[in-house]
Amino acid sequence: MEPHKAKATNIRDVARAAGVSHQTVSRVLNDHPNISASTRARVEATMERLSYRPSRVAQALATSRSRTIGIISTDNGRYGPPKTQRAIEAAARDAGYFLSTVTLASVVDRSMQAALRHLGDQGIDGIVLIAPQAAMLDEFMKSSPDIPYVTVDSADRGTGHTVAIDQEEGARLATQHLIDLGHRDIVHISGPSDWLDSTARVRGWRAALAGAGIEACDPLIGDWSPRRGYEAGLALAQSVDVSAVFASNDQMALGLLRGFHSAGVRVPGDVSVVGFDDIPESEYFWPPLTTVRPDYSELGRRCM
Amino acid sequence: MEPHKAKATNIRDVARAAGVSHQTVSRVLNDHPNISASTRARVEATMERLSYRPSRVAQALATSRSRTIGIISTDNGRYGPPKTQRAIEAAARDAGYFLSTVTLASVVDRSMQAALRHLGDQGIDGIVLIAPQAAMLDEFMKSSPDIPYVTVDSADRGTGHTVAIDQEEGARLATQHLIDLGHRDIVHISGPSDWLDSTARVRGWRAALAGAGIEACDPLIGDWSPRRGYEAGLALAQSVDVSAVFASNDQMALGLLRGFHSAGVRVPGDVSVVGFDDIPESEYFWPPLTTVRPDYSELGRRCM
DNA sequence: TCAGTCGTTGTGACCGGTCACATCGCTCGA
DNA sequence: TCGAGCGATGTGACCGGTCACAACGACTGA
Repeated sequence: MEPHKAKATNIRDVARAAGVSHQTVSRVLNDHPNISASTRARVEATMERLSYRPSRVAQALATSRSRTIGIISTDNGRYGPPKTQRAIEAAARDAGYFLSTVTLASVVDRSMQAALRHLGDQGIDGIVLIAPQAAMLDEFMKSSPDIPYVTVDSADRGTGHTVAIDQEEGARLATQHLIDLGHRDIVHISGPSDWLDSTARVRGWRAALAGAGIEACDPLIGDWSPRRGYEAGLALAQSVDVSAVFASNDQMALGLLRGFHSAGVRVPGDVSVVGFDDIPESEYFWPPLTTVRPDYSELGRRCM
Repeated sequence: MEPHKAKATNIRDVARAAGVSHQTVSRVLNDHPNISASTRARVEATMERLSYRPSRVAQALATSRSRTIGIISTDNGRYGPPKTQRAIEAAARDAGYFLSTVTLASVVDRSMQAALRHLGDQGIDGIVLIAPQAAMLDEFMKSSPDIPYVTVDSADRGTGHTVAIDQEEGARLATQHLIDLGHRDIVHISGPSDWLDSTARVRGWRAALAGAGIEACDPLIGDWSPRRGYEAGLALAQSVDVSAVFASNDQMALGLLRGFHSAGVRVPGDVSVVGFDDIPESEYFWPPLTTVRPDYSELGRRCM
């Protein structure tokens, strides 16, 4: 019957079958305005009948726009970054874009350049960089990409192409919550200082304290790990003038709870603890703290 | 100086500059055997000088092979699936493949078909399906893809194109570990029964018990969540004849520990608990259980 | 010495779309 | 009534590679 080599139907096959020129088919494909309704209907019917699928590859070659965006992220995000990535993927796909993901193993110079080269090879239309750490953002900027890009980070510098969850505001609200409960001695356990999310949360915490006229001591610098939270819990248990703790992520808050518990400090009786991220596990351990959910579809649109 | 419209140098530019035909340049590009060393060197030097980058898009159009593979996964994997995905991404990239990711929000019929269509549009060379749930695998098979694929799952059916972490063996070893410690009443808290990983672990647990001549009772069916683990802990605390528990993931094991603790049962004094997955948090809570790390680069190679 | 073979290189078509421009009716206003 | 103007459609080149085949010179063997 059919030739055994199942060659996909192309635009000229459709044109021939519909009795028009290949250009007319192309016009139908691109919703060109000046096409009579009857021809359009006929061509569309023919496309349907031959189950024609336009080749994105050929389109990309002819237009030099691939309708593909690249996402660069790292492996070391605990909770927020992966979630962000998923949201962007969905938004891009909904916007009719394809996406190519590169997950960096480290923030080292070479791997970033390799990633950019990899994406560049592909004829990417744009790049989304998920940069939870300052070093990564620096590395990216240093490579001075010549294609459109958007960075997702919490840096406060006005780089222009930035979309972010407002970590600072979230942290401020969390701290304010503790203040509203009557606490004045509110310790903060931050994430690593090279993480942008971490420093943004520190800023929020500071802002809330300042707003309440409370003098802030230096935050304890953590590493996102529950172990560090545990150690902090043991240490803080010795201190009498701590009434509340705001941990920069839920994992550390979890460790903190255990630490306090081990030291015989009751939570929330003696000390109040608030975390950040709202990970699934946290729901179970203490009243969840909601996090701002940004409108990612807005981000997808801004990519264009 | 240069024309303002920075058009990328193409294969004919290189040919002209090197004084050869475009075809010769193409041969150099593809490591064709019959090229004199001198010409090859000259062409390569010219490519370097003009910083020529071959267009993957044009190559894809001409060869109808895009050197791109698609990855389909879901959002609901707690720990293992995302980790698997990262490993595959890296392996594919190392093998010189580009990759396009689609993350399904649900296992519903339509979204799977949409994903396949999306990838198909892109002219994918192959598909990797990360299917932690049986329904997803079924859905995929039902769509009967006409392109090469590999599934990553723990199903015991011989579908042929399967690569997997040996969950069953891991579970068997974990259970055996408890048996070696002298335990005989070993309860298992499994994951949801529609998860392939979960049922594989149940099989491993059963196998270990059978090997030791121990009669197995039915496993408690969990949902991966720490809450369910907690509830199980409270319930099991009432039962005197439980000496060890094997939880199908670390999150449930975590809840379990808390449950036992609340009920006054000491771990590991009264009851031994073993988890599965080796999540970062677990290291801190109890002796870690190592998980088999598969050779993903093997998987990447098998994609071809 | 000459035909045959092999290694090296060149020529033109082709992949499946889009783009620039030409062409053809048809309507409309002077 | 006729040419301008415009909507609808067709023609051929082009994007940047690869593929099939031809051409050419050097080497080989009879």
